[in-house]
Amino acid sequence: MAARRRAVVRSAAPDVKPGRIRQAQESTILEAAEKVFARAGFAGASMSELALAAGLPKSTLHYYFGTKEALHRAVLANILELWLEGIEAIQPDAEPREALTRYIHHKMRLTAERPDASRVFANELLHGAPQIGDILRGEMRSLVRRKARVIEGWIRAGRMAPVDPLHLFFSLWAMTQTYADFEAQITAVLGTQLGPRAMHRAGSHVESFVLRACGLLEQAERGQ
Amino acid sequence: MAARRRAVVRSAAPDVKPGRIRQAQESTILEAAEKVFARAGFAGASMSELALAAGLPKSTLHYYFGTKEALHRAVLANILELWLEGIEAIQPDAEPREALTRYIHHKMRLTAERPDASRVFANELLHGAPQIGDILRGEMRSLVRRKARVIEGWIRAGRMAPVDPLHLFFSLWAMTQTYADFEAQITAVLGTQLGPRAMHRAGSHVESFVLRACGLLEQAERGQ
DNA sequence: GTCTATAAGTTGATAGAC
DNA sequence: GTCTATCAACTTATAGAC
Repeated sequence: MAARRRAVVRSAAPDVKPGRIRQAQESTILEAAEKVFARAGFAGASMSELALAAGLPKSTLHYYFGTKEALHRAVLANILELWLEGIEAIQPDAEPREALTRYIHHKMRLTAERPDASRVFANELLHGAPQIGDILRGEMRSLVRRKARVIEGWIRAGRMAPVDPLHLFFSLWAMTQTYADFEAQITAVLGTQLGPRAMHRAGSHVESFVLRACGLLEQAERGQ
Repeated sequence: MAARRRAVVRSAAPDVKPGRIRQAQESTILEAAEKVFARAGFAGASMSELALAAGLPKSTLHYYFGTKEALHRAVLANILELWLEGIEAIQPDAEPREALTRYIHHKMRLTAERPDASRVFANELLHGAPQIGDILRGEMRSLVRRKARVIEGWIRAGRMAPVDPLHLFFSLWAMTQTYADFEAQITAVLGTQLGPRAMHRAGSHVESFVLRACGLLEQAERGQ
């Protein structure tokens, strides 16, 4: 009843915020889609499965996003934002040790809290980034290279060991994301699920591993 | 003509090594399948595509492997062997620095020479290891834990910094495989293809990064 | 052993009633 | 805006001629 009235009102003069329903529906669909795409990949997820997960009929998904590919792109766009976020900790006048520690923990938190996002992103990269290649070669490339120059500055100033900055990023991303992307392998080897305790241990490992590799942990601290 | 004669001979009394044709055909199919599965994933690869890549009709693939899933399992089995190979460098009486260096370069060589194998493996892990989960929780788990105890021994003997051995493996695998699995991201950031020169640079980075993190590089060597 | 032809089912997408 | 019913295309797998 309420829905009917609203529809009538909107077609005449929308007194409720326009697109409110659309926004809510799209969020529902995107949230469900992230889960399904993470588990099955783009090709392995069917529109029926995506619709079932969202609790809506298939055609409603087509109504909002047009094609399966467009829905996938929308999921990826959401994720890319998260991705390029924490890197801002790396600033010329920041303390290298503190900046790297913050960035690592940002990445580890993301991995722990949004593992499905990580997996959707990994799947896209694994298959050659057909949907987001342009963004990677554009925005992302320039952002990362700008941050690499900051690290180069730290090295020239003798504030950390000489580590190739771009490869430092590659290693950092790989070490953190592996706990989401390859969780199956890690739980198999550990023999336990990746709960909060295991993820905390993983975070400590990555932090001290990277800091030591960058010459940012004193001898005395090595035994921690 | 030769093929016809061979067929007649075999049906009577096979004087040629039996299964020779089978072996050759299976190799052809497996090699092509690794490439196709790497690019498209399991769900994204169709039998027609796999057949086209192998230069054979679809039904021949079914004749040799039965189902698409069985073919995929066969590809994975080939890869798992490669995977568990180089870890034998880690022996109690080996020099930690030399052993780790050898293992890293083994992994990097594999990544450079068989990127498609790495990608098929990554795709399987990414989707929860439905086909090889048993092997991971069995053979692989016990092998890796055995090697972790070797590293624990090195640490107790003060021969390297105290690094969690299992997490050391996770980091090592992630840092090396990222150059195959997420090549799209890496080439986007580098702005160049991953040729032999770039892979050599990557190998040097991973080696010094890990050795420094394990306290196996002297101060004087840091500037290399 | 090899391949053409086809069966049986699933897919992404849409038309059209409500 | 929503959903049922349906389409054409494509999927894996197999039967059966050669």
